[in-house]
Amino acid sequence: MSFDDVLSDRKKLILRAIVEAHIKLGEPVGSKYLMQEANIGYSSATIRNEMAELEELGYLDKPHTSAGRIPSELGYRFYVDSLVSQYDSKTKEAGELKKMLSVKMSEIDKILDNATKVASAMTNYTALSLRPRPSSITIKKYEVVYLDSLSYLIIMIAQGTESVKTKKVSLSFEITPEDAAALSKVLNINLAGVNVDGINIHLMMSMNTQLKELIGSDMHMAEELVSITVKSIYETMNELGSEIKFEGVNRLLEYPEYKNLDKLQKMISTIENKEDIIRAVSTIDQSDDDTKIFIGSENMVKIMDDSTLIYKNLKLNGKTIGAIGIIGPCRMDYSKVLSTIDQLSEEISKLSDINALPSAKNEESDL
Amino acid sequence: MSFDDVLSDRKKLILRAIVEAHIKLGEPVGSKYLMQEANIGYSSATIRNEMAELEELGYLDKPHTSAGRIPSELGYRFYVDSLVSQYDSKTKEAGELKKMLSVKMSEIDKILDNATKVASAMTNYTALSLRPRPSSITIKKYEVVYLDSLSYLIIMIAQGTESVKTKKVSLSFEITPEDAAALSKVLNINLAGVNVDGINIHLMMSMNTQLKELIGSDMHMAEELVSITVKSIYETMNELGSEIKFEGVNRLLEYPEYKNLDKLQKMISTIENKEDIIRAVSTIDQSDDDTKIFIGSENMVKIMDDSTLIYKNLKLNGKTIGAIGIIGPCRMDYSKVLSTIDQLSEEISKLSDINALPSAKNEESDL
DNA sequence: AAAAGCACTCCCAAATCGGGAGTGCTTAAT
DNA sequence: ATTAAGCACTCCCGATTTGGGAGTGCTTTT
Repeated sequence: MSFDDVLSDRKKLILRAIVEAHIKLGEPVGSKYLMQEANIGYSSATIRNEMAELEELGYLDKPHTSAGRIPSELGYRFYVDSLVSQYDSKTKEAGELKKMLSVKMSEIDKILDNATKVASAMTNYTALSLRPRPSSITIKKYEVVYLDSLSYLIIMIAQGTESVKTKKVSLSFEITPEDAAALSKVLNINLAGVNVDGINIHLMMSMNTQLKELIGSDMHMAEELVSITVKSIYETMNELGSEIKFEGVNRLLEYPEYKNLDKLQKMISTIENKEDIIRAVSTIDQSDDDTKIFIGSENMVKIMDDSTLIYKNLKLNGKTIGAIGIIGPCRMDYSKVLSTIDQLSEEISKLSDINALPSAKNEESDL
Repeated sequence: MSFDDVLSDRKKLILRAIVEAHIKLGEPVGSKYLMQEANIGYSSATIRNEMAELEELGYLDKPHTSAGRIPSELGYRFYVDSLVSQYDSKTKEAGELKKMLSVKMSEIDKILDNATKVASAMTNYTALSLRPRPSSITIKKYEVVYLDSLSYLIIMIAQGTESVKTKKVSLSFEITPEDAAALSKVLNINLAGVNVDGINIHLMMSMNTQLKELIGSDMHMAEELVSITVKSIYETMNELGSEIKFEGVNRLLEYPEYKNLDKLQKMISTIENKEDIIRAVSTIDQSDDDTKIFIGSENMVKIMDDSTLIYKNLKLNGKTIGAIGIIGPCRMDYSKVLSTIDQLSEEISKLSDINALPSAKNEESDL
């Protein structure tokens, strides 16, 4: 390396420390910082002298007189070259990476991916798609917490991920703490370890009977209680089992409402969290065919004030395979977005002749 | 619609005009603007009165006392509902949309897509991939413009897209304007309509001979001239035929160097233009196996000062199928990025046992 | 040669200021 | 009675000013 000839060991030490500090902090680094935080065994004045020389040699830049130094391009080059010379491909994480690379997509995923891309490209807003996979989710344990005579909380612990979800249920009739305890018992007996496909009319009827015996109430109340509870559980399974993907997030940048970096940040982190949006979107009835429009805070995540979500279920062979949506500022081009989403769902439903579903089933299982 | 009951026709007219103006402009709209630009046949004062009432009814908001009005969520809701009621899925553009939906990806594209996603996810920077398809490009017409005795310009007009590319060539020996004209003739005779696969040693030899006859120079100069010119043409075909895809552009937002909206904008538009980056990256020799690191303006697009591009060709079955890269701030985590890219290229080269290439060839043709 | 001391530079964030756009209300006109 | 005109008032927003602080360069000391 030609750098060896030019720089003293101490200069190299300092230069490397500066590059590393700057990589870490993203700010100009000063002599004092180097003395205290990096382990350079010299005073700030000495470091300053070296820095001045390194600057003269072209390895450092100064944003202005009284700022610290930042590496020049040559400085980075020195750092990278010295890194490369000592560097050999670490193999840790290689397994994870290999796994990520080999993930195969189901046909349905491909269709949804493609549709999302097209939607984003056509409208120039951010598009999203939701893929429900509730079958992969089972609840390990239920807990029903009595809140007051008209409401209770269902706490659900998912199998595997150990993630905990709670759902509040409000009633139009009164219950007692004992009723809640009984409900809890019935849920754990009948629904623990059961996935969404296992919840059928037989199971619900036997739950009704069990609950009625436990609390001694009339059959109607037991039925009501079971039905409303199972509905909440069903929703939760949908939420837990849903995947969401976004496309064209960067398009947000084009709109002045997201020019404010704060708002943009919030929006992006909301999108990246996904949970909030999944929750917002999962509450929509899967059999619902209409295009839904959520304007501003109407029904959505709090942070997404002054943004609109337009959203529609997609059907293939009469079955809902997922949903597609557009997110943008409230003042979006509604007619464009609405017609794009409608056409997309139309075109996708026409794909029914492809034999997508069987092959999708197969591949889903190896996820 | 419940709105029919509450709002007079004039209010509806004004409200709709406000929503549309705001959608168009993205700014609060004032009474004067409505009078002049929208075709409301009333004075600004009258409009102001109506606006005040619309605000009271909850259809409009005011960012502050002396700004214009913006639609409230209810205002948007009114607009959207009235839009939906008059709205029927327009079928124009449906054809285009259908086409976009049915685009199939080749196996190689899938591999690159996947690798790009993984690279971005692992490093948390923006990743890109380049797919060379020079075979799809032919040049319709060449023009050689003599600049001075040591340099000339090749102007190339691509078949189909009609896009025009120019390339400046500098020489180590002297030529005359007549030489340039002769070269131009030879190029058009031999290379017009020829794609990159058609440029072979026979063709070049006959070009050498033709050129020598035309300019009466020694064979060595003719060879040199042809060789250097063809190399430029080759590069241009590569540029024209290259596709580039990005992944994780939004990750840029996390780094303070792009907190400056100006820089972010520039970066994003550079990325979206693609041309600059394709040019930067296409000049790399396709047979080069090393990881390339461009720091700052070292070799890159001007706008991308203080950004680094790390870049490597990907091989499958010994053949370069494309390339993958990472873009981020100069102060990026080099060791992480380098090791990720190396591992990725490693893993991909190990995929050789899949019979990707034949099926890829087939699907490429229907793009 | 390395460290200490000190004046100097220059950014940056907070505070200040003035112009301008738009409103609300009162009054005049049709 | 509805519409338009006139005018004072509000409040944002960009430009300008200002003071503190971090960091340097240079001189002096050890």
